[in-house]
Amino acid sequence: MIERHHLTLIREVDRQGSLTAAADTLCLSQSALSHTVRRLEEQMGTPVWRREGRRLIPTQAGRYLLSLAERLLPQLAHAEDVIEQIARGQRGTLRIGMECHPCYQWLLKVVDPYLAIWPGVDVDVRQRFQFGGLGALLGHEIDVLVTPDPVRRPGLCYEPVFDYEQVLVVSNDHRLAQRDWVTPRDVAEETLITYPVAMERLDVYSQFLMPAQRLPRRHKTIETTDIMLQMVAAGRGVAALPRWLVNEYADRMAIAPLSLGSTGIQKQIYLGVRERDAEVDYLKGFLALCKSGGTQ
Amino acid sequence: MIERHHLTLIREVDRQGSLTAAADTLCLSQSALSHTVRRLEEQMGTPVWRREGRRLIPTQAGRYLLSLAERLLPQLAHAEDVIEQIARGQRGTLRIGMECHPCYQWLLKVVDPYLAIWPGVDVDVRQRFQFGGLGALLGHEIDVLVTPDPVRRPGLCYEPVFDYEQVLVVSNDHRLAQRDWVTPRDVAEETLITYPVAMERLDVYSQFLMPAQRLPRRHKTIETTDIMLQMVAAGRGVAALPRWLVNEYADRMAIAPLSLGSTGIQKQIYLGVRERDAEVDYLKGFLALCKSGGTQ
DNA sequence: ATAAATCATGAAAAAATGTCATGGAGTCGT
DNA sequence: ACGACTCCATGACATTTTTTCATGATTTAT
Repeated sequence: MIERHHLTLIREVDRQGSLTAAADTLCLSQSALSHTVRRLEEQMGTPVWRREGRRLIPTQAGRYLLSLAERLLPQLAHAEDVIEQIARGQRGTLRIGMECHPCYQWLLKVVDPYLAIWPGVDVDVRQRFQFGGLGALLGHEIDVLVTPDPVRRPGLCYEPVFDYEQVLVVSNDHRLAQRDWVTPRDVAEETLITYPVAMERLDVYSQFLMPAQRLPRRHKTIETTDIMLQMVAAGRGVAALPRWLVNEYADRMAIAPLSLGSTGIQKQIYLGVRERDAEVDYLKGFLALCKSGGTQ
Repeated sequence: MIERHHLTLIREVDRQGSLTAAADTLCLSQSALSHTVRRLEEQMGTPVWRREGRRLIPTQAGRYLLSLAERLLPQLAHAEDVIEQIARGQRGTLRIGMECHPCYQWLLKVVDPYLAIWPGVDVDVRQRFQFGGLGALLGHEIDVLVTPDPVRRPGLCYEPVFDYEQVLVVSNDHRLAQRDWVTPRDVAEETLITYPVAMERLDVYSQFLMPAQRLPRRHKTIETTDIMLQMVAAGRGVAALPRWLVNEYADRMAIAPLSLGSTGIQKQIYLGVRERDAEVDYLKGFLALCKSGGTQ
């Protein structure tokens, strides 16, 4: 077995030019190195150096091991740096899980300043979970769950970080465009465009259409927000999105937001974390940043 | 210090899901693993796993080490394969040294099939040596010396691999072109073109002109065989080359080979190797291929 | 030729790694 | 809810590995 120690040794002998000098640098006796080298050579079945007089000249195998050492040892050294930083709580990977598309739009605005404040922390955003976002959080697949739907579980805690209203988006010259709010019956005559996710996870359905026992005339799914809104602007359908998101597009596109029902659908985005992670500083930092609004 | 052993262990625990199972796979006692883990964690200052009930859940550090393990361990495993092949003489770099230009032409025909038979072996051809080809061989600068001049030394052995006749090449419409062989006096009236090497290494001189105390009318040097023969074909001079080499060009160029003297100059190419390398598989393979003629 | 430096080696000491025995704690099935 | 089972932790002890010390053989430099 080629051990790290062997590689260290081989590299040092190459640098110092002799066993004795290398032993010195490594704070070992010359004898120790000699023994170790002999064991390694016996084990591998091939010498690492050819002994020419009292000089050591690398063999095939020696040259190969040397290149291996030059490649792997720095990686190990770096790994130790990283571990040390992790040990001091200054570094890690913040794995954020998301279940809703609007969350993603919001998250984008938060991640940027976060990366600036925590230069030692990487952010990883994941969106597909075998056992759902909750399962991913409990299973340590992610560290934070961004969700509009805080399912309480022992060991977990949620923090609301963002309020928004879910609205209907229609083209500016749509027959409903001048209205302030719409009824389920209004929507039932439209083509509804949504992200491609299960119906129960769409608020228009679960909180608006289903209670009134209505369905849209047609239902299309589109992956991306931009295309979705282009379709809406072209009068090819209506969509349900957060009001703030619609407003961002409104100056570039001929679209208008309408409340769903007279009171509108009020939503919140929550961050869920494991209670045990409460002391992880870069996670706390993320929660704090989110609550403060991210961009301020 | 993160050792290979630690990475192996971490990877196995991840694969098996428990210390006990990993210990089993690694042929160690559960206790041994537990001890090692504790030592590692103490040393790093951070746990690798968080103990949740009796389950082990990787921490930041643990996940990082795991990814490190998945990256480095395969490289080490591969390195061991390579070393084993080197040890068995099935892999390495065959450093071939050459002293004569015709040798090079011949070598090209041998190297190609050799590379096909020994996929693990790289071939490196060297032509300039500070202390001559012999010195390079003795000084382990090269592994094989291709030479027409086998200088015996203790520790070295030579094998003849190729016989050829050194001939004079003249243009088809040269005044000598109809002759079977030429005398030193004939050549003394010509412009002789040779490779740019010391005179004593040119057989036309050492074995033909010098013994007869003749010199050519003029002496030009040219690096490449192609240009040399174009010059000859154009009637701008004569050259001395192996007969087989001239024959290869003869169908494309207006040139003719003539023996040097009534009996011709008979030459052999030898391969010189260090006796100690006799067991190296890929070297033996090279010698065998050369003796068999290479292309058959 | 002599001195200094280098690597190899055997024996012994020191350190590390491993095993055994055991205990506590979570998990599962009834 | 209880017992059987499984899993991890730990201390004492054993084994293995690594290191040192003392020394020798050989090469290089003066």
